Amino acid sequence: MRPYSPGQALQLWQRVSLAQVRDDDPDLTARQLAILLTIYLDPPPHTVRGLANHLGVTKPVITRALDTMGQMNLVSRRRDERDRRNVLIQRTVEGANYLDRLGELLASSSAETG
Amino acid sequence: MRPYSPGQALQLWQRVSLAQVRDDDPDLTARQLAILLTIYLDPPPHTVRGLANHLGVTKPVITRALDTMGQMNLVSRRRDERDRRNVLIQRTVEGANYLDRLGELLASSSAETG
DNA sequence: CCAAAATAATACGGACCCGAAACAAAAGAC
DNA sequence: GTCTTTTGTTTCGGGTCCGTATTATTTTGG
Repeated sequence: MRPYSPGQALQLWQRVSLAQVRDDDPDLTARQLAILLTIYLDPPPHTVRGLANHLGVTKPVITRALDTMGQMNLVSRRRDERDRRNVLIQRTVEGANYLDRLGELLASSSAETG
Repeated sequence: MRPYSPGQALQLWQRVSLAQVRDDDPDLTARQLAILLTIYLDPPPHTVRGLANHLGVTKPVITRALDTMGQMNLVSRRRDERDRRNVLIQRTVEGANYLDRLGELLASSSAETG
């Protein structure tokens, strides 16, 4: 993997930001996106507490983000039956599709950059 | 420039999102960041109307974003003396530094990815 | 059992952003 | 000089997010 120069990286970032802003899909906040990427790229299980520690934010931030992204069907929640205090966050088909599209957008933008 | 695969690109995106969330700087919204990148990467002059057209958003969105980023000293505004209806958006030292840091973060994250 | 700890969700007050509409200032048309 | 157009800002009502503190549920430890 050849790294990008800072200038190339900023151009890539600009392309992706513009594409995200221009489409009609509702924008996820930086925190929501970081949570979503962690759920889909890091190995499970994922809990509210674990995500809060991972991101360095408070637990209500995670709960609220899961509420919002759950309404969008990007993630789902289930009680942990082994320890019913925990909530296990799970992936969904829609969430996987969302990240697939984001990955394609990033890859195509990186191909155009430079 | 060798393009990224979708999977590599998502990993890069995750690294950057996590770094942005974990630091204490206030997060810019997707729109604010798109505006800031356009101001610094596209050739001037930049006006409210021009930015609104470029991003596909309404003018108040630009005005409010400039208010917020102006308070952060990331951009500044000046009247166009040739046509005093226009406002010319200008770069600042702080804004240039902010994007330099973002570019370095992106470049170093891309170097670690894969 | 019962008290203490751990986990997640909710309540609350405040801040910011949004879109649509109204407004103010300047330039252009005639 | 006046009417119209253009440009940017402000206002308004509504929505989302935030951090802190509180609540509810479950587990743990004695």
